[in-house]
Amino acid sequence: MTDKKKLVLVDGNSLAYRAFFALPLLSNDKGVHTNAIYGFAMILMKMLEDEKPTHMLVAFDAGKTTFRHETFKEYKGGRQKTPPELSEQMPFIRELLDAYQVKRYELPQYEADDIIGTLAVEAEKDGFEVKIFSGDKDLTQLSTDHTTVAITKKGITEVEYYTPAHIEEKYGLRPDQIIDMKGLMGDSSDNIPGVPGVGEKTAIKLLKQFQTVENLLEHIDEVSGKKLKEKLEEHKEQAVMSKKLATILVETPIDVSSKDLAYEGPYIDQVISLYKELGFQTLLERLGEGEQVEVEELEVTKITDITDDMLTDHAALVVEQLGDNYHEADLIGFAIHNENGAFFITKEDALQSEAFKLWAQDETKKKWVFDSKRAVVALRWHDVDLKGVDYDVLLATYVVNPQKSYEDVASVAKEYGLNIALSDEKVYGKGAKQAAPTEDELKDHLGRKAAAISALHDLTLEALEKNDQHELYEDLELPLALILGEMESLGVKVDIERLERMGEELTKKLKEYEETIHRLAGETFNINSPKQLGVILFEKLGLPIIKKTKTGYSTSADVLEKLEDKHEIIRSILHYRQIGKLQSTYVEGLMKVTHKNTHKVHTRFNQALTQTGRLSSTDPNLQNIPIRLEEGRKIRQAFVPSKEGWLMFAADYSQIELRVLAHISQDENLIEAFTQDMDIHTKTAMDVFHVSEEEVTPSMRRQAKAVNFGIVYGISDYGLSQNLGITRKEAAAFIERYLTSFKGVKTYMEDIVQEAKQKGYVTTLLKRRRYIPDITSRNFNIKSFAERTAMNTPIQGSAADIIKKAMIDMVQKLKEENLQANLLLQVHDELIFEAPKEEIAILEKIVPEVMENALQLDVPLKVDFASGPSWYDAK
DNA sequence: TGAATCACG
DNA sequence: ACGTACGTGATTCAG
Repeated sequence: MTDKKKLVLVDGNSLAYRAFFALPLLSNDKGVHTNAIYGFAMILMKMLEDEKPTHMLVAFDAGKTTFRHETFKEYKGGRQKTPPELSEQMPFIRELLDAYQVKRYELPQYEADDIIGTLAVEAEKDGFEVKIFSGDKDLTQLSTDHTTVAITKKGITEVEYYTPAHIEEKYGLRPDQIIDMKGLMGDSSDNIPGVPGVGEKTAIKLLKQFQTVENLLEHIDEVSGKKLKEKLEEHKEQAVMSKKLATILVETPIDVSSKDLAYEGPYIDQVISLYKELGFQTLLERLGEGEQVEVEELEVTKITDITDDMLTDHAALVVEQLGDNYHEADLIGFAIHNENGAFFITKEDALQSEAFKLWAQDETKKKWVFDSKRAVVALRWHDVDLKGVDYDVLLATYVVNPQKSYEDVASVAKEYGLNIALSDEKVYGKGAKQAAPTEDELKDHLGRKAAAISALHDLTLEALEKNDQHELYEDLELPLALILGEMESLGVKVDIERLERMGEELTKKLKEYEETIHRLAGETFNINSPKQLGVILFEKLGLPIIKKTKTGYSTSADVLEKLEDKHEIIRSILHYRQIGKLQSTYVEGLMKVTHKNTHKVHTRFNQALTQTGRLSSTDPNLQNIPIRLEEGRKIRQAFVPSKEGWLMFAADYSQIELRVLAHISQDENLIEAFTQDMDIHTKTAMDVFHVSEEEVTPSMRRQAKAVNFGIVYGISDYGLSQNLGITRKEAAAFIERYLTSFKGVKTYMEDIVQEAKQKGYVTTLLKRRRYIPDITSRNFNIKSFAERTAMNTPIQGSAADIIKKAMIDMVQKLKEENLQANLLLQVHDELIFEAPKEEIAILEKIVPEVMENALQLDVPLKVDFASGPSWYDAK
């Protein structure tokens, strides 16, 4: 039996629009915009792969006027003109389709929809399976048992499939009622009026009762609600006309037939040459035609006898390892590039060369690297103390734009228009297949990377100057990298025996909870599988469904807490999850990464990752060790000083983000509150609830605290309502009252959003930048998210600036005072040290002093501290 | 490999 | 009408 015939129909204009707006305005080296072409090509390739059509056609709109304008001359009125940046791309999209041998069609006076509708109906009669692709939900009216309508969702290659069943589930309507819905609610993008005051909800409600617009209008008197009745009566004709406008014509006088649309596959040469012309490397690779990147000529010399002409001042240095974790990855070679050329040195030759080691340790011989922390730490594990690191490509590019994540030298070089080095992935492979290449390949690769670092030096420093960020890079990030490297190398001592004991206890508890849960469920299942758990809770036990996820029922803690008094199994599940997390992530996870001999863990702080300027910590993550719940907090008992007679010392900023907000917003009320060192949540409660200090109840303070969190995150009534479990209206009222009391904050929130719109980015106190292109998005969600980002980033980012500065000052101070104390960790607003008992009293004086004076704000900074025999006790 | 969940500030 | 609180990383399941 032959496969069924399958026709794919595409709304060309709609998808081109989608692609254009979904992607940033890319352009190729000739200055031609390519984002819509690129997006269209991606969708096209995906459609062909996924659907494997036997027949295919892309329909386009022709001209400005259509037969619909006879009905309503304002049809599609008020619509913005197609941006010229998009228009100029349309010819290429047609060329692309021709290269793929996909038929395309347009017809004067008709829209793409009508062509598609007509062909879909015809094809279905002829026994085709039909798939329609568009970005316009109107097309869903064409859905039948044999015609599926795929509408693009966020992103461009993600689609939602509308079958009659899906439409029923989503709207409770039949596909043919979609036009009735449009008739009632209208469509602002097409300027279809509908009935004023009727939105989607009302339209669906009416159609469930009356089926069609016509039937509804005949029975207006049966409609509940006086206002609604009047509106319907008044706009009767408009509703009928709107329905007519929204109706896709299935009898368009086209001169093609589905039989003519056989898809024969692409002219691959044409596709390749078009992609090459447009510079679509990624798509070429997907075609299996990825060009070998041609790198510039470069002679790399292998050196066995290291001489002084290699060991110069201002030399680019590559310290190469195979693997991410530089604490344990093997060194595989070195390269140096300077005015005398590019040189490769094997690991053995370098580490055995006194000349090389002396040079590496010579502070006066400046080195340029990519990822200074990695180079320094990696060499330190081989007892080489790398000094004189003067330039770091990774940090420079991170400061210029934290959005870009560069995994290697080649990716940065490419961004700056250089084609000197190959990517690490190309040379080493990735994942399990990662392996060292031949020595000759390695020689070339490392030499090229070193040459790229040299070439990038001036370019990136220029970019920093241009942004007025040279100071941030040179005086903050670069020195901090070395400090972080020392902290990582030093590591934190872990009390393994203690961890083991906790593990045994947790395992026992876990077993008990597991048995209880299985008994209460009446069967055994995997509690760790949200899918299986969902079936047990919501199907077998019939508990109410509170929230759904993309894939099924949500079983998250906030959902379970709402079900707590409905069934005793819930409490056990919550406990099981809590204990399970402690066991797997903190006890087992921590033991796995603790070094067997030294009993230390060596985290890696990622200094070039977060969008706000914070650090992150991995392998293990020591920035998320439990503290909020007592059972978890006990994990901290396992973090202990590395030497006998020493203690842990922790110091944290109190309310640093709100203090930063007070400073940058210059809100008088907030500044006053912090100047007088008031309890900020109590103060907020007093102002929001209009009560005196004595009248503030714990509940009021709790709510005020949530409001303060909301303010820092970029407030939204919805978010606050979720957090407090109140209605959106109530949340909105809280926010309103807050902003009335703190007018300066209100002005800041408004101004910062404006600034982001105007400049395209926001900045922190130390001129760190975050670009926020989405702030101009027409999509409500994306735009709202961008606005919150604009509000939050200067706050979170400035707090990050402050503590980074404090770390530099602190290490300097420890050195000046000749103290043995070590800085071990940073957890966003706190610093953790270990120190001899005798030094604790000194730390209690100097740590708060240094931290509080890291940066001068218009409000005082406040630091709390504590010490004890373990991290747990330093509270 | 992505989604869900949960740990932290 | 829309339907998310900001910033991270690790573990587990399931396709």
